[in-house]
Amino acid sequence: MTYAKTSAFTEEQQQLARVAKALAHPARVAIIQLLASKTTCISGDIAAELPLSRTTVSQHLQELKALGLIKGEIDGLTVCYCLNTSLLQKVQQQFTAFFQEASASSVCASDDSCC
Amino acid sequence: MTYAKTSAFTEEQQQLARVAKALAHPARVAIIQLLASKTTCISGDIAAELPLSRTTVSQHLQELKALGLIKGEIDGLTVCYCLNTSLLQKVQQQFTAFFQEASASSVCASDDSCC
DNA sequence: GTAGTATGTCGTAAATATACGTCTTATTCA
DNA sequence: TGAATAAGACGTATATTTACGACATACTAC
Repeated sequence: MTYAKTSAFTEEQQQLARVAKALAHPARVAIIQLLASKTTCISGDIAAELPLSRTTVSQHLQELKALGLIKGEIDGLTVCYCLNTSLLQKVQQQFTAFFQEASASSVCASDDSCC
Repeated sequence: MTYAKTSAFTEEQQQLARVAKALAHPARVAIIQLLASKTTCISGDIAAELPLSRTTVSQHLQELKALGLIKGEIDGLTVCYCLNTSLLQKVQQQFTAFFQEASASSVCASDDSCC
Protein backbone atom coordinates (compact mmCIF):
# COMPACT_ATOMS: atom_id res chain seq x y z
CA MET A 1 0.00 0.00 0.00
CA THR A 2 1.88 3.01 -1.21
CA TYR A 3 -1.15 5.19 -0.98
CA ALA A 4 -3.67 6.90 1.21
CA LYS A 5 -1.73 8.00 4.22
CA THR A 6 -4.65 10.18 5.11
CA SER A 7 -5.16 8.39 8.41
CA ALA A 8 -1.96 9.93 9.72
CA PHE A 9 -3.52 13.39 9.80
CA THR A 10 -6.01 14.97 12.15
CA GLU A 11 -9.72 14.41 11.70
CA GLU A 12 -10.12 18.12 11.12
CA GLN A 13 -7.62 18.08 8.27
CA GLN A 14 -9.21 15.00 6.76
CA GLN A 15 -12.67 16.51 6.92
CA LEU A 16 -11.57 19.69 5.19
CA ALA A 17 -9.76 17.66 2.55
CA ARG A 18 -12.81 15.48 1.96
CA VAL A 19 -15.05 18.45 1.29
CA ALA A 20 -12.39 20.11 -0.82
CA LYS A 21 -12.13 16.97 -2.89
CA ALA A 22 -15.87 17.07 -3.48
CA LEU A 23 -15.44 20.54 -4.96
CA ALA A 24 -12.29 19.63 -6.82
CA HIS A 25 -14.05 19.02 -10.10
CA PRO A 26 -15.77 21.70 -12.21
CA ALA A 27 -18.68 19.36 -12.88
CA ARG A 28 -19.48 19.10 -9.19
CA VAL A 29 -19.13 22.84 -8.72
CA ALA A 30 -21.49 23.29 -11.64
CA ILE A 31 -23.97 20.81 -10.19
CA ILE A 32 -24.13 22.66 -6.89
CA GLN A 33 -24.54 25.99 -8.65
CA LEU A 34 -27.26 24.50 -10.81
CA LEU A 35 -29.15 23.16 -7.82
CA ALA A 36 -28.80 26.51 -6.11
CA SER A 37 -30.15 28.46 -9.06
CA LYS A 38 -33.12 26.32 -10.03
CA THR A 39 -36.46 27.00 -8.47
CA THR A 40 -37.39 23.36 -8.86
CA CYS A 41 -35.19 20.51 -7.68
CA ILE A 42 -34.32 18.96 -10.97
CA SER A 43 -33.31 15.39 -11.62
CA GLY A 44 -31.78 13.84 -14.70
CA ASP A 45 -32.18 17.17 -16.39
CA ILE A 46 -28.93 17.96 -14.67
CA ALA A 47 -27.18 15.73 -17.17
CA ALA A 48 -28.81 17.61 -20.03
CA GLU A 49 -27.34 20.87 -18.77
CA LEU A 50 -23.80 19.59 -18.48
CA PRO A 51 -21.38 18.56 -21.21
CA LEU A 52 -21.11 15.07 -19.77
CA SER A 53 -22.89 11.79 -20.25
CA ARG A 54 -25.77 10.88 -17.97
CA THR A 55 -23.73 8.11 -16.41
CA THR A 56 -20.87 10.40 -15.50
CA VAL A 57 -23.18 13.00 -14.02
CA SER A 58 -24.87 10.31 -11.99
CA GLN A 59 -21.48 9.36 -10.62
CA HIS A 60 -20.72 12.93 -9.59
CA LEU A 61 -24.13 13.14 -7.95
CA GLN A 62 -23.41 10.00 -5.95
CA GLU A 63 -20.16 11.48 -4.70
CA LEU A 64 -21.85 14.64 -3.52
CA LYS A 65 -24.61 12.59 -1.98
CA ALA A 66 -22.14 10.32 -0.17
CA LEU A 67 -20.71 13.36 1.56
CA GLY A 68 -24.18 14.61 2.32
CA LEU A 69 -23.81 17.88 0.47
CA ILE A 70 -26.90 17.09 -1.62
CA LYS A 71 -30.00 15.05 -0.98
CA GLY A 72 -31.91 12.89 -3.43
CA GLU A 73 -35.56 12.00 -3.19
CA ILE A 74 -37.37 9.55 -5.40
CA ASP A 75 -40.54 11.00 -6.84
CA GLY A 76 -42.13 8.31 -8.94
CA LEU A 77 -40.00 7.80 -11.99
CA THR A 78 -37.74 10.78 -11.50
CA VAL A 79 -35.29 11.56 -8.74
CA CYS A 80 -35.29 14.97 -7.20
CA TYR A 81 -31.98 16.36 -6.01
CA CYS A 82 -31.45 19.37 -3.85
CA LEU A 83 -28.80 20.97 -1.68
CA ASN A 84 -28.33 20.16 1.97
CA THR A 85 -28.16 23.78 2.99
CA SER A 86 -27.61 23.14 6.67
CA LEU A 87 -24.55 21.00 5.99
CA LEU A 88 -23.31 23.51 3.45
CA GLN A 89 -23.43 26.18 6.10
CA LYS A 90 -21.37 24.07 8.47
CA VAL A 91 -18.85 23.41 5.72
CA GLN A 92 -18.70 27.09 4.94
CA GLN A 93 -17.79 27.80 8.54
CA GLN A 94 -15.00 25.22 8.42
CA PHE A 95 -13.54 26.80 5.32
CA THR A 96 -13.90 30.29 6.70
CA ALA A 97 -12.08 29.30 9.88
CA PHE A 98 -9.33 27.66 7.89
CA PHE A 99 -8.81 30.64 5.61
CA GLN A 100 -8.99 33.03 8.53
CA GLU A 101 -6.21 31.16 10.25
CA ALA A 102 -4.14 31.16 7.09
CA SER A 103 -4.72 34.76 6.12
CA ALA A 104 -3.88 35.96 9.60
CA SER A 105 -0.43 34.46 9.30
CA SER A 106 1.84 36.63 11.40
CA VAL A 107 5.12 36.63 9.56
CA CYS A 108 4.44 37.22 5.91
CA ALA A 109 1.65 39.74 6.29
CA SER A 110 3.38 42.14 3.95
CA ASP A 111 2.69 40.42 0.68
CA ASP A 112 5.85 41.11 -1.27
CA SER A 113 9.06 39.81 0.22
CA CYS A 114 8.70 36.53 2.02
CA CYS A 115 10.42 36.25 5.39
CA MET B 1 -9.01 11.07 -24.33
CA THR B 2 -11.54 9.90 -21.83
CA TYR B 3 -10.51 12.40 -19.27
CA ALA B 4 -10.29 16.01 -18.31
CA LYS B 5 -13.37 17.58 -19.75
CA THR B 6 -12.69 20.53 -17.50
CA SER B 7 -12.42 22.86 -20.48
CA ALA B 8 -16.14 22.56 -21.06
CA PHE B 9 -16.92 24.48 -17.88
CA THR B 10 -16.69 28.15 -17.03
CA GLU B 11 -13.42 29.71 -15.95
CA GLU B 12 -14.99 30.51 -12.61
CA GLN B 13 -15.91 26.88 -12.00
CA GLN B 14 -12.49 25.70 -13.08
CA GLN B 15 -10.74 28.18 -10.81
CA LEU B 16 -12.76 27.12 -7.79
CA ALA B 17 -12.14 23.47 -8.61
CA ARG B 18 -8.40 24.08 -8.98
CA VAL B 19 -8.11 25.63 -5.55
CA ALA B 20 -10.35 22.97 -4.04
CA LYS B 21 -8.11 20.32 -5.53
CA ALA B 22 -5.12 21.94 -3.87
CA LEU B 23 -6.87 21.53 -0.52
CA ALA B 24 -8.12 18.05 -1.35
CA HIS B 25 -5.32 16.30 0.48
CA PRO B 26 -4.78 16.37 4.25
CA ALA B 27 -1.04 16.82 3.76
CA ARG B 28 -1.55 20.07 1.89
CA VAL B 29 -4.05 21.28 4.44
CA ALA B 30 -1.51 20.46 7.13
CA ILE B 31 1.25 22.28 5.26
CA ILE B 32 -0.78 25.45 5.04
CA GLN B 33 -1.72 25.26 8.71
CA LEU B 34 1.91 24.67 9.58
CA LEU B 35 3.06 27.68 7.60
CA ALA B 36 0.36 29.76 9.21
CA SER B 37 1.34 28.77 12.73
CA LYS B 38 5.09 29.08 12.53
CA THR B 39 6.73 32.35 13.35
CA THR B 40 9.55 31.55 10.96
CA CYS B 41 9.03 30.44 7.41
CA ILE B 42 10.32 26.92 7.62
CA SER B 43 11.75 24.84 4.83
CA GLY B 44 12.54 21.16 4.73
CA ASP B 45 11.61 21.03 8.37
CA ILE B 46 8.09 20.74 7.01
CA ALA B 47 8.87 17.20 6.02
CA ALA B 48 10.05 16.42 9.54
CA GLU B 49 6.69 17.50 10.94
CA LEU B 50 4.62 15.37 8.59
CA PRO B 51 4.29 11.60 8.39
CA LEU B 52 5.56 11.59 4.84
CA SER B 53 8.89 11.33 3.14
CA ARG B 54 10.79 14.45 2.17
CA THR B 55 10.24 13.71 -1.51
CA THR B 56 6.50 13.47 -1.15
CA VAL B 57 6.29 16.64 0.89
CA SER B 58 8.35 18.42 -1.73
CA GLN B 59 5.84 17.31 -4.33
CA HIS B 60 2.94 18.70 -2.33
CA LEU B 61 4.84 21.95 -1.87
CA GLN B 62 5.33 22.21 -5.62
CA GLU B 63 1.61 21.81 -6.20
CA LEU B 64 0.76 24.56 -3.76
CA LYS B 65 3.45 26.72 -5.25
CA ALA B 66 2.23 26.12 -8.80
CA LEU B 67 -1.13 27.53 -7.79
CA GLY B 68 0.57 30.44 -6.05
CA LEU B 69 -0.90 29.68 -2.64
CA ILE B 70 2.58 29.56 -1.15
CA LYS B 71 5.85 31.22 -2.05
CA GLY B 72 9.33 29.75 -1.84
CA GLU B 73 12.50 31.75 -1.46
CA ILE B 74 15.99 30.35 -1.63
CA ASP B 75 18.11 31.41 1.31
CA GLY B 76 21.51 29.89 0.77
CA LEU B 77 21.22 26.19 1.28
CA THR B 78 17.70 26.17 2.64
CA VAL B 79 14.46 27.16 1.00
CA CYS B 80 12.06 29.31 2.88
CA TYR B 81 8.36 28.76 2.27
CA CYS B 82 5.55 31.00 3.34
CA LEU B 83 1.91 31.66 2.57
CA ASN B 84 0.76 34.04 -0.12
CA THR B 85 -1.71 35.76 2.14
CA SER B 86 -3.04 38.15 -0.46
CA LEU B 87 -3.95 35.32 -2.82
CA LEU B 88 -5.39 33.35 0.07
CA GLN B 89 -7.69 36.24 0.82
CA LYS B 90 -8.88 36.35 -2.77
CA VAL B 91 -9.51 32.62 -2.69
CA GLN B 92 -11.38 32.95 0.55
CA GLN B 93 -13.69 35.46 -1.08
CA GLN B 94 -14.34 33.11 -3.98
CA PHE B 95 -15.27 30.31 -1.63
CA THR B 96 -17.40 32.57 0.51
CA ALA B 97 -19.31 33.77 -2.54
CA PHE B 98 -19.82 30.22 -3.72
CA PHE B 99 -21.10 28.99 -0.38
CA GLN B 100 -23.26 32.05 0.03
CA GLU B 101 -24.91 31.34 -3.28
CA ALA B 102 -25.41 27.71 -2.34
CA SER B 103 -26.66 28.28 1.18
CA ALA B 104 -29.14 30.88 0.01
CA SER B 105 -30.83 28.33 -2.20
CA SER B 106 -34.44 29.36 -2.42
CA VAL B 107 -36.35 26.11 -2.62
CA CYS B 108 -34.93 23.77 -0.05
CA ALA B 109 -34.34 26.30 2.70
CA SER B 110 -36.20 24.20 5.20
CA ASP B 111 -33.63 21.52 5.81
CA ASP B 112 -35.75 18.45 6.29
CA SER B 113 -37.99 17.50 3.39
CA CYS B 114 -36.45 18.17 0.02
CA CYS B 115 -38.65 19.83 -2.57
C1' DG C 1 -49.04 -7.80 -18.97
C1' DT C 2 -46.21 -4.83 -22.11
C1' DA C 3 -43.86 -0.90 -24.02
C1' DG C 4 -41.54 3.14 -22.72
C1' DT C 5 -38.91 6.08 -19.78
C1' DA C 6 -35.84 7.51 -15.85
C1' DT C 7 -32.10 6.00 -12.88
C1' DG C 8 -28.68 3.57 -10.98
C1' DT C 9 -25.10 -0.26 -11.21
C1' DC C 10 -21.32 -2.66 -13.35
C1' DG C 11 -17.36 -3.19 -16.04
C1' DT C 12 -13.59 -1.02 -18.06
C1' DA C 13 -10.15 2.09 -20.30
C1' DA C 14 -7.46 6.05 -19.84
C1' DA C 15 -5.77 9.91 -17.09
C1' DT C 16 -4.11 11.56 -12.57
C1' DA C 17 -2.68 11.46 -7.97
C1' DT C 18 0.14 9.64 -4.30
C1' DA C 19 4.28 7.97 -2.32
C1' DC C 20 9.00 7.02 -2.24
C1' DG C 21 13.98 5.76 -3.49
C1' DT C 22 17.67 7.41 -6.06
C1' DC C 23 20.15 10.79 -8.59
C1' DT C 24 21.58 15.53 -9.62
C1' DT C 25 22.47 20.16 -8.50
C1' DA C 26 23.75 23.94 -5.58
C1' DT C 27 25.59 25.89 -1.59
C1' DT C 28 28.22 26.01 2.69
C1' DC C 29 32.23 25.32 5.33
C1' DA C 30 36.58 23.33 6.48
C1' DT D 1 39.35 21.74 -3.65
C1' DG D 2 36.45 18.46 -1.35
C1' DA D 3 33.07 16.63 2.01
C1' DA D 4 28.56 17.52 3.84
C1' DT D 5 24.03 19.11 3.56
C1' DA D 6 19.49 20.80 1.51
C1' DA D 7 16.36 20.49 -2.00
C1' DG D 8 14.39 19.66 -6.42
C1' DA D 9 14.24 16.34 -10.61
C1' DC D 10 13.47 11.82 -12.33
C1' DG D 11 11.69 7.25 -12.59
C1' DT D 12 8.30 4.15 -11.13
C1' DA D 13 4.77 1.36 -8.68
C1' DT D 14 0.26 1.53 -6.94
C1' DA D 15 -4.23 3.71 -5.95
C1' DT D 16 -7.83 6.60 -7.35
C1' DT D 17 -10.52 9.50 -10.42
C1' DT D 18 -12.90 10.34 -14.57
C1' DA D 19 -15.70 9.09 -18.34
C1' DC D 20 -18.80 6.27 -20.76
C1' DG D 21 -21.36 2.25 -22.89
C1' DA D 22 -24.15 -1.57 -21.80
C1' DC D 23 -27.12 -3.80 -18.64
C1' DA D 24 -30.52 -4.09 -14.79
C1' DT D 25 -34.23 -2.15 -12.16
C1' DA D 26 -38.31 0.45 -11.10
C1' DC D 27 -42.12 2.96 -12.19
C1' DT D 28 -45.84 4.85 -15.48
C1' DA D 29 -49.26 4.44 -18.74
C1' DC D 30 -51.70 1.91 -22.09
